[in-house]
Amino acid sequence: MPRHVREQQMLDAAVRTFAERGYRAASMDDIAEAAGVSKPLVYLYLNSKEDLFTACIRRESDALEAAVRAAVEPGAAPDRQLWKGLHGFFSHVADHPYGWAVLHRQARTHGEPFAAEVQLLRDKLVDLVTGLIADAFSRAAVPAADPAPDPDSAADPASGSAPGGLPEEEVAALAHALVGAAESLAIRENGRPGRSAEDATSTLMNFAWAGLDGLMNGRRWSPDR
Amino acid sequence: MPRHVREQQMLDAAVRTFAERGYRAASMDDIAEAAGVSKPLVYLYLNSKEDLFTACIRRESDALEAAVRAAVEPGAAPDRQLWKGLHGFFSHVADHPYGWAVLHRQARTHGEPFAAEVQLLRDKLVDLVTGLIADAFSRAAVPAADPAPDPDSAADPASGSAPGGLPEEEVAALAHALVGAAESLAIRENGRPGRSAEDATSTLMNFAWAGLDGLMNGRRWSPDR
Amino acid sequence: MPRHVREQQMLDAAVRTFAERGYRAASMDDIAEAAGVSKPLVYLYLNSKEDLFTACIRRESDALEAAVRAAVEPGAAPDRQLWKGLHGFFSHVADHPYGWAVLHRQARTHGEPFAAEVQLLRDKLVDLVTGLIADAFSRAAVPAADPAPDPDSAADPASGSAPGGLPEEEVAALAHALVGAAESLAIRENGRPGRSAEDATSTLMNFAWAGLDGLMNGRRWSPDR
Amino acid sequence: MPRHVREQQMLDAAVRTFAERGYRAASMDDIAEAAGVSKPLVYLYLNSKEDLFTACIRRESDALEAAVRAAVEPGAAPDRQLWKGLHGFFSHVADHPYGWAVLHRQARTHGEPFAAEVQLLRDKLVDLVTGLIADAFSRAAVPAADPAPDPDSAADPASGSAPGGLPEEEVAALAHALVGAAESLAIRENGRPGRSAEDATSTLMNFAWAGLDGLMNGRRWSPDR
DNA sequence: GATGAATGAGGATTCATTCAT
DNA sequence: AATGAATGAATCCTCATTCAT
Repeated sequence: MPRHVREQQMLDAAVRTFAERGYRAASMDDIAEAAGVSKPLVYLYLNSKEDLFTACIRRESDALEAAVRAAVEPGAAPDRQLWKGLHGFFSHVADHPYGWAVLHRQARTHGEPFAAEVQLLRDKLVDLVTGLIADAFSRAAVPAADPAPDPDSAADPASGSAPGGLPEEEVAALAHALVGAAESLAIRENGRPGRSAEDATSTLMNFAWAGLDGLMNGRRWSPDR
Repeated sequence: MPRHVREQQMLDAAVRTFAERGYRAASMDDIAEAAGVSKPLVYLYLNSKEDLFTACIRRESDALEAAVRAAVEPGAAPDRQLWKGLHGFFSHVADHPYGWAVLHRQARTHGEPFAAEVQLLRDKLVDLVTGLIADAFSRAAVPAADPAPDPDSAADPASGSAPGGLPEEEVAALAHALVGAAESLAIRENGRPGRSAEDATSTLMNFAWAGLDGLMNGRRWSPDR
Repeated sequence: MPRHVREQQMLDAAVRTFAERGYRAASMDDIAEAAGVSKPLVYLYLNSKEDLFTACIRRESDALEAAVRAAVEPGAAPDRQLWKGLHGFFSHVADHPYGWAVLHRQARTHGEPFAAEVQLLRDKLVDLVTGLIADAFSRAAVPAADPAPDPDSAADPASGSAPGGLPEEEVAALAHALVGAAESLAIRENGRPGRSAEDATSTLMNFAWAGLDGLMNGRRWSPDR
Repeated sequence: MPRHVREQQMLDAAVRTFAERGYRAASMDDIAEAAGVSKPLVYLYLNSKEDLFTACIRRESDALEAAVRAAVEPGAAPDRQLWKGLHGFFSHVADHPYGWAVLHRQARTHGEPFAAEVQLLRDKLVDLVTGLIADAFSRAAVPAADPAPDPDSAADPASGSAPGGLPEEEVAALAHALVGAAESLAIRENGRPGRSAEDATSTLMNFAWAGLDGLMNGRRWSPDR
């Protein structure tokens, strides 16, 4: 059997085993057995447990990122893009529960160099969301005066604040909160019967977009309100 | 030295060691040394590594729950209660990074029976938030002048529905998303200079409350909008 | 059983096992079994195979050096000192065949950091022999003119040549050759029935001292003689 | 590429790898890679690691023996023959450091059947030297004007004795000592700048021949001298 | 209340070796 | 003549856990 095929088999088995047992508790014996090969072959192709885990993380990370990127419609309105992206995220996660478990639970729990690897993915997703939010703010801020806003100026780095009046820092925090909410929902909805990726997307969009919409229209909440 | 004091020392050492090294990588030797006692004593007081970890989770879980409960003002308006509760959460997490790491990262990553233990905490917090949201909806529902809600909306009377017209399932999902967002922010803001627990709370409240407020007033988002 | 005693047992077993099987071929299992303890205990007390081997080398090295030093009679004539020293060497080696095998065969064959450890011992022995040879030369060189030679001036470092007319470099080479001859004989005589340490000493002294004596009296050999 | 050439390439690579890494630490993978061929080919030509190592030892052993034999001048005087032989030895060793390392360090350290293989070589060299010494003794004995040798001397006719009056056993021991000294010097002089094979030979001849010459003339050393 | 001494079990990693092509 | 693919068997090392004191 050609090397490349075997390697994918091994990665499949490893992702599943790491997801089910955890990085430390999963033994190379377990993985080799799950892959239907002998342990030395795993080492021959993937070097070490650390390298194997890293390879798993990278494969799943790339797949998830690709799924989300493939889902968004670049030219569409920000909310539609967000909706599409979230839907892509929830769908992919629902279809790849082991991969998601590896990324979300295992990789982040077992220190460097694994955490850094997922952080990369998270940063990409957060950036994507940040861009969408900033874009939405900028459109909301100048509804009439500028019918064709320059897409490059969605977030003005010079002032440190997005056109909509929110400081960049807070936009990033919002994106973080949104991604966190999505991750949390992804876990919850995963094993839940009768809840589809659409439901999760819908719930989160209602939660998030209504909130963002409120902010865009100046509805802020303050403790002493 | 009285037993109870020694036990707390051990738990302190264990929480820190588990947080820093991870459940599997932390050895009983490490923990005993960090606690300044001999290994047999750890076993005498805490039985096994599993029991020790469970004890850590429970202590930290109870402490976090108590902090949140102590923070809310029972009689106040729902939004004020939420704000207070979130602030209590962010403050406690900032003050107990090891405990938070154990609860958020370690306990959920290493399978049963630990995951169940945190799930308990999470359920309590979600219940609390669910209650607040439901409360807010019911208050909003009374004065609101919309006696005939859109039949297409999720407010389907067939399933159990919260007073505000949203199905219980969705309310719980919202609470989950909120807790997830809070956790995500807690991690992000924790090591960030110049961002206090207040800032995190404020960002999240703006994000969440405006959203919830929107939902309460029937502003729903749909893909084909 | 107290730690120190156990440690010596382990070293005994290790020296023997390393000598019989070789450093790489001797497994920690073998050694633990030979010592009558479990493997973890060996690791607890001696850290690693490398550390264990180093400890063996050091113990045997120190013992051999002590045996040789204890054998020489500091005040005696150089030839008598050499004889005593060689006898001490051959006796000790005959009594500690495993230790000698570890030092001579194993330690020098398995690279750093082990080789350096034996080199230290060898340097000490070569120095000792060098001193004796130089001393003998200086006495031979001035048989009458200086009945009480300054013992410190046995080898004059300023000129780079010993009083007897031989360059230091060659004296060192002679010492090396002598030590090498002794080592070689030690191996041969070890398993040979009917050859005692005295025989080996005697043979080597006849070989070496007559030769040195010849050199001292100016009998040099040259290819074109 | 013809088989014989490939085989030599493999042996070259193997000798070097064994010398550098040691017998056990050198893996067949290392060797195959160093030889620029695939592992199965090594097995096809050389059967097993043991056979490969034995082949290395034999090749190097034969080469060294041939070098020494080629160096001696059969008809010359014993001392000149010894000088030539030693020079041949030192030269060859200097030119083939890896081969020498394999013979001197590795082969003798890793038990049977390898040790026996070098022992064969050593025996041949010792025989050669023994012959020379015996020859020299017999020549010395004839012209020497000492028809009544000291009865206390080792020249005991009860055991087999060489012509010169020394027991065979002692002559062999002397030869051993000489070979050991040569080996020791070979190691020391090898990496030493400014010391040629000639220097080593000269030092050793001075050391050994004067000694042997002394013995031949009845100059024995005794402890109570 | 506290510990020094000790171990059974298991896990990562490597290696000599073979087979089908 | 030559190799990519594959493995059984060790080997080093660690860890949770227990006893005798």
